[in-house]
Amino acid sequence: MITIFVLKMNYSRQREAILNIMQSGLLDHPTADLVYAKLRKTFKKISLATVYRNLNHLAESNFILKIKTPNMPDRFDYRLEKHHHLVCKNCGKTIDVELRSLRLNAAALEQLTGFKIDANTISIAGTCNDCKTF
Amino acid sequence: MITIFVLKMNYSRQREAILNIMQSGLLDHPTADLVYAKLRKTFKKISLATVYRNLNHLAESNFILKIKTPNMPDRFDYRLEKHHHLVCKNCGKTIDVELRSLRLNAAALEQLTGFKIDANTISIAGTCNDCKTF
DNA sequence: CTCTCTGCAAAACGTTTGCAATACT
DNA sequence: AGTATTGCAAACGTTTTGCAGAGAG
Repeated sequence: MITIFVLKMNYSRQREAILNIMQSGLLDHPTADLVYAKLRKTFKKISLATVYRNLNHLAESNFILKIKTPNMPDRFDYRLEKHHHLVCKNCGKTIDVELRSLRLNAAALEQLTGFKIDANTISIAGTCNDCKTF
Repeated sequence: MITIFVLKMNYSRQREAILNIMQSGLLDHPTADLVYAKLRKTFKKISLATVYRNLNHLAESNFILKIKTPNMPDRFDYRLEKHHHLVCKNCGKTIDVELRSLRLNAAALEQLTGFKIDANTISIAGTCNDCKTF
């Protein structure tokens, strides 16, 4: 299946910088706020709204992934290959996980539930190492 | 393993009504707002804060389950047996899913990732039947 | 010239909190 | 009497939106 994304997009220095930040922290899954903090070093007047708009725009155009987390700032991911996420419900820490090795049968799950499970959007909530003790 | 919950709790008519609502819609996974709407029929002056406080309190005391959903109102569940959830990332619709039958090896997942996966808190994001087309 | 993009401020959204009054035990 | 709970309003944290000006094609 091939999907073509037609979203009009001009060049912008801010967006380029955002993509660079995403690229150079492939496993970081940063929040918009963290990207914002990094950008401010270069763009003294950039606004958080711009960061959100760009991250959303890039996600809609499938340049990056938006990982929605429960009651925590969303996270963004530059990695586009099929993979999934484990999100700490306490601190939001997000790590990649390959469900292939875990034998989760997504097809069976879809058939059973009627839900469509998007390639990149399986996210499992748990409690990460740092938050186990509380 | 036995866990004892010692939370001081007085009787309150509001809380009783909330528990009744939860009990009588076992598969509904209602949001706080929906519970609030139902309560208003009986309690004309009840406030949303009270609903949230009670639902949270009941969840902390393990009378009900709090299901945090990505960028959507949280949902609450009266069913306490070990089971998990599939949450539509578009409309928030939440359904039960027994991961046993899907061979997700939670133990392996925990070992691999260092995350602790709570018995009742595995939630997988997808797109439900009604939201598939858009 | 026409969009797109930006910064700013304000709004939106779901949820929590401070407070004084009330209910429970 | 002493806590737990309530309603209200205000605050919270995250994200989106309206707008007028700047930038890109």
